[in-house]
Amino acid sequence: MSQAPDNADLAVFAVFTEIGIIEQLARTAFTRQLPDGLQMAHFALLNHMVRLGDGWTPVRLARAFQLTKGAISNTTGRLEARGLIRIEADADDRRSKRVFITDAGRAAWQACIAVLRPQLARIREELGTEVFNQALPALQSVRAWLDAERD
Amino acid sequence: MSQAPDNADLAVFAVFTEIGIIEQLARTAFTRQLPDGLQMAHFALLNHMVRLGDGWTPVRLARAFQLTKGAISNTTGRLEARGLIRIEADADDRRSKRVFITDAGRAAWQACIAVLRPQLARIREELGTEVFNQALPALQSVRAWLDAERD
DNA sequence: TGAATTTAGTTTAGCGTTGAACTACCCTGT
DNA sequence: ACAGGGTAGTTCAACGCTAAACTAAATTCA
Repeated sequence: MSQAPDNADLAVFAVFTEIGIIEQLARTAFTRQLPDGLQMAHFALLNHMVRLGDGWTPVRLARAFQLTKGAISNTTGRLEARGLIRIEADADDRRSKRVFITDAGRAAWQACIAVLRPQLARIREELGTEVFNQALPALQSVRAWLDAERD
Repeated sequence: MSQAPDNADLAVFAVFTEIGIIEQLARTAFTRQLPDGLQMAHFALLNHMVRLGDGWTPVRLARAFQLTKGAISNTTGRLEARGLIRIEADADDRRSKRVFITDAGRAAWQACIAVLRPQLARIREELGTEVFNQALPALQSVRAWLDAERD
């Protein structure tokens, strides 16, 4: 009778609903703490370069973050304008560019970490580690599936 | 030495990272299927009215979806322009309005369901129900905590 | 009663994002 | 050698969202 996605798909639908709300609440809460009007997208890129190394091309970064080229172009443009990254032309492939983090970028990353770390620690303490260990593998498989599905 | 959110907070950070990517991949994948350029925010509001009844005030809807009043104002404006909802003045409280779904809105909701349902079913079949049953309670507790924390 | 405060809703600027169109460049195959 | 197709990056319009400022109406309280 009902055409609603109830029954077996209810849990699936509920998971995506929760994910949507959490993403939004978490992003605005975290962003509000970041220094100097930095956005989560900015921190994400800086963090990526600190942890995995810099010198990547924009298109490789786009694939790593599952974003369009335009989104990366926007973020790198803003970070470069702030002097937090440096963008060099690639001598081998003149279509390409290479993205490097600057000293100011590392400092900004540390400032972000300094405010994010206590937040994460507080969440972990109040909610417990088990909650996150329980959710993580499930989320990873959902992410991997969506990623593979995305043509 | 390292100031990165590693160690115990790694799982917490990873969960939020996965949530961010899943939200984005899922939203664009679902949205691409929706009829007539409808957005997920539009479907979410229609779905809410179908399942929980209409006649809510915008501010109550904003609280239910954890959105700002401006976001709801935007969505209701667009849905009303499409004729999918009807907005009435509240006689008792002349600051307030009431939001009702129209027949066209119900039809649009059914059209959304018709394309979303097979998608959800396919995800459930390929990933298994356990994954979602495992993640759901954890996500709900994270959401509830963030919600309570949001002053 | 009347003033101060709270609440409902709108509007605007600014952010990140997608999708599509576009330029510049590389590479393959004939 | 050169044309065709693929790739790297930018730009633009449109979307949803937040935050803040604003109007109008209700409520509280002295």
